[in-house]
Amino acid sequence: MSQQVRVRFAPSPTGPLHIGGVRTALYNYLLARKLGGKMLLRIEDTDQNRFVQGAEEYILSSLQWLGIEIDEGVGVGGPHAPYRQSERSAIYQQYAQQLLNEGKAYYAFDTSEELDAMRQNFESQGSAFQYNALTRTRLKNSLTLSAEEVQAKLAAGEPYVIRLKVPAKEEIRFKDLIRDWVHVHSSTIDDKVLMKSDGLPTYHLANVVDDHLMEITHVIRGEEWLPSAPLHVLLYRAFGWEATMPQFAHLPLLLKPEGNGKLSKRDAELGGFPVFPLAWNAPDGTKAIGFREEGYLKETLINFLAFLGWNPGTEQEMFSMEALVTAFSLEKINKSGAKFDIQKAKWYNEQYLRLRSDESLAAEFLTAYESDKALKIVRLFKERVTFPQQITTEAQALFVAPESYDAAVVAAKWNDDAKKGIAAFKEALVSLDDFSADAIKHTLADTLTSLGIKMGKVMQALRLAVTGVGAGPDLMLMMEIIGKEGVIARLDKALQTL
RNA sequence: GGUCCGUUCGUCUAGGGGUUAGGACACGUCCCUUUCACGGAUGAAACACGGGUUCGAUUCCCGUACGGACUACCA
Repeated sequence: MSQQVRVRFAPSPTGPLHIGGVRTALYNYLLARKLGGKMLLRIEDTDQNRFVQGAEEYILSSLQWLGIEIDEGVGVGGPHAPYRQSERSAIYQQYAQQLLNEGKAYYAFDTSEELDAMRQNFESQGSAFQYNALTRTRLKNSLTLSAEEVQAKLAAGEPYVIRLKVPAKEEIRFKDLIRDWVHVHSSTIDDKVLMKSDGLPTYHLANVVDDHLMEITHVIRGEEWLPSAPLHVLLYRAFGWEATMPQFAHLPLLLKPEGNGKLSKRDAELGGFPVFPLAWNAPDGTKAIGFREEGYLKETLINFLAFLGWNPGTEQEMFSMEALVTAFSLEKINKSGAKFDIQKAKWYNEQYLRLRSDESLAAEFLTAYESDKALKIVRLFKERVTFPQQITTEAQALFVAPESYDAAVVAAKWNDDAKKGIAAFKEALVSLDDFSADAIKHTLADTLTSLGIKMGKVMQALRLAVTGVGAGPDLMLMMEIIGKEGVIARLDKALQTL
């Protein structure tokens, strides 16, 4: 039997889920669905200092909004529970102890202050400090201290960390599914902390132990993890799990729209666009805008994000989640970072907005109007806006008579013919019972014909009189929606004031 | 500084030893239209550089440059 694919999305609850994290989750999900595997959600909350209230709920609701379904993990449970790392301390303790017993890890008693001092010292001499095979023999740890001293320190409750004893000379190589073979020498890796002095594991230990225990087959994560991947390979080796080690795929980064570097919250504020799926309002007052609240449809975000770093190799641009599942493959993910271009996201939103039915849009955004009218309004504006809420704004404006008139249009189009035509048209409207776009149009045409004035001479002036501006959707339909009384009042006002 | 990763139009990208280097966004022009959008058509726009290998390199190899990530008892 072939092994079932199991992937995981493993965010830290340190704040709102960043858009790059959403894409990572999406790619994991797509692979799982494509290959009939399982998608896990694990919360990596081993840093108590960075824990943010509400972040976990935010992650869950973001994934839910986007339709990225979790098969196993936080929120749904499963055979490897618990899926919150803070609840798995005993497990990490046990595995750290195993490494200690086998001499593959050691206790270190150096304080942060001592290490900082050491770093400064090295730096002043132009080199970088590394806690490694070269320096560990001169530092305070269970390799340099006698067994009695170590026992005494432990018994006295002195704080300590557990570090991996990285082999001095070992070639590490692993095949990244996106970047192919990556080679690193163990001498460039330092003795990373596995267990912190607070008794919780670091990311490195926890992620390797959990991925192994949870039988993860593919680790799909951001490129920022690439440099520590060799360390993880070393860890799998130390545990004797190399044969079942998951395959790695390091995703290209999402870059700032201008210049270079990782996309950040700051770029979003500068550019006036969101980088978080949902709006974020932290208890401490931190706020950020979200794609959902800005009016981006979930289909937009999914499609847009999927195409930032991946491409099906065809010329098709529009992909539903289902279509993505079918088309997705790890091989087609690019190596280089992708700049975040909000323009493309807006275009996608326009496309998906037009794909939505008039009925659903009316029901969702125009509840203030009776359904018949709401539908007419949707048809009027659907193809002219980027975000659905703009339809609401436009609709409201429709029922407010203009306060002023566009001066340029007045100068160009408000002439005697126009005035004469509009005055006659207004009189004709008074006796018009069927106030429909069609009837209005006929009335206008007949009126102007009898006056010997061409339609084109009057249309812009009429639009100006009704709306105050020279541009907009079909005037006849607008008049129908505004209604007879409203239109006549507006014509009167324009005739009097202009 | 060190380690690792990357580099096709402004942006997202397709492609890959011989192509008019294709598409999409944005931009220009034209058409449609009562205007503005939509839509349609069309235009401008790219293989970082230098060496190899080869009959031939944008494609393969090596350098260089540039960019990025990482370099915590953070993930």
